Amino acid sequence: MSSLALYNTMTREISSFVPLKPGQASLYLCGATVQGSPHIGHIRSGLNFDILRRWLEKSGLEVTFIRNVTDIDDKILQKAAIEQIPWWALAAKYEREFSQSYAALNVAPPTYEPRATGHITQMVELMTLLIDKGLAYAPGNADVYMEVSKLDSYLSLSHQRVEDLQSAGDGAGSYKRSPHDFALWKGAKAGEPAWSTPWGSGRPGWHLECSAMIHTYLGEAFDIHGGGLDLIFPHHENEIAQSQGVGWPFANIWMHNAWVTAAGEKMGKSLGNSLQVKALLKKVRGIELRWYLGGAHYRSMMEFSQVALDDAVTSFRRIENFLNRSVEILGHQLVPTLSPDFVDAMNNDLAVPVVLAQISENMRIGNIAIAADDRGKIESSANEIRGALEVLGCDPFDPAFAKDGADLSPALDGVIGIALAQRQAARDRKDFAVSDEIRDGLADLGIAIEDTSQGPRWSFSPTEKW
RNA sequence: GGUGGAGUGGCCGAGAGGCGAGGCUCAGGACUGCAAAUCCUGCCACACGGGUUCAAAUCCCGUCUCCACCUCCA
Repeated sequence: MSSLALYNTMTREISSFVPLKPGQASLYLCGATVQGSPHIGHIRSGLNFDILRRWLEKSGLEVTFIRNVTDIDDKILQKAAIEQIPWWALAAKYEREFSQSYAALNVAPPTYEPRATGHITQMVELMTLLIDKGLAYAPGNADVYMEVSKLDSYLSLSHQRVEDLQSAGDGAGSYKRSPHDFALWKGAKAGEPAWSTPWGSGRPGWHLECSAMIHTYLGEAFDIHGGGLDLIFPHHENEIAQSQGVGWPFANIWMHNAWVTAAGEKMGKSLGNSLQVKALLKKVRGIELRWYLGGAHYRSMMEFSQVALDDAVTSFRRIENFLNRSVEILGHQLVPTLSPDFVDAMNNDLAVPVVLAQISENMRIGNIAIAADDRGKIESSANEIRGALEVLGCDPFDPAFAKDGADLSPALDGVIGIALAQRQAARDRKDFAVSDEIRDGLADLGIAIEDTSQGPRWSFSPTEKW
């Protein structure tokens, strides 16, 4: 039996995961700055860490998972001005969109989801500690800066040297003692939202927020800190500087997810809105989008393409179809089961692509078992597939993916049954024109008919989406 | 300039010294009244040039191309 090993950006190797507190795991993921609609790149990050969280829980650990919301930021202020609504209204609007997107993809809500603006007090306390230790300074204009040269170590995560960094571009007139110093607190300009501090009124810098919230919810030391690759520098380096500066051990393991790219480039506003979650959900179901986004290894770049998404949808529907048939044949719901191979794959730094191969192989075995009417093998294959899908968050029987509204299946089943009886009568008298007419008519309504050795069965057919 | 990542079959996407992951597509076959579904078979790939080795997609050296970060970023 293997045990979980994860890649740590700090050490740049895969090493065994040993929780700080036996039986527990504490995770912090840098969440969204709610200044726009979520695109699939944002959601991939939440999704990758949702799979990690599910696996930790499945492994028997009690998980505390924090994902924050950055609800105050330069861009939020800019966009609020453009949309002519208060900054907090803009933040709330997009926070809700993020929540809806996470929910549509079955990304479970974190244990706690703190907003930056709710933790100003803790941020001021942290700044006070840093100033008292001589690591930060307030130049008198209501800004507060971290003095990078006073730190024992800096840039240990990105393995860079301060002198190799390109200049920050802070020209003359800056209040910074060094261009590499970073803002803990930004003094307010006229008309901007502000909170008062001993050094003047202003708002928090992005890095300070995470350090303060982590300390509030997870304490001085915790197991895993996650985020996108681009956060390594400066964001995570600066979190380390702030938190370790006051003596907190901070994160034990650093994990970073890779991008979703489009046209070979990092996703950005210039690519338009087509890759927003809400746009894609008009074309594919949430579970299908999740299957696609979650299928690549979290540390691999993903090049988005419609063809690849369509492929993923096709393969997922085959699996779904197999599970549905298995339930029909067995006459009872499947019991999610973990195979030893699956456990080994997940323990190896979440080797999801290997799991996908296992699912395919298991499905082949299961389909052969259906043809041979071997109920034992059908059940073991289907149970293991459902067990794997559950951890991946793609269990088709998960109520999270249930359709809204009344369940019409029994009525539909009856109505379609009548049509199928008519068709069978036509087939019995070899009147294939009529039988095909019935089948085609149902197909036009999105109902696919298959003739199996156990008789005809119906299902909702894939429709052309693009 | 500094720090990292990547180049795998028609497409997507794993692996990381030796038995050609898997998916999608396509072609052929079995089954079928015909379809669909399913199964079987085929399409034997690792940017380029050297090297190490009995053996290299995997290790080493060099080259080319692409991407990311370097104070807005998932």
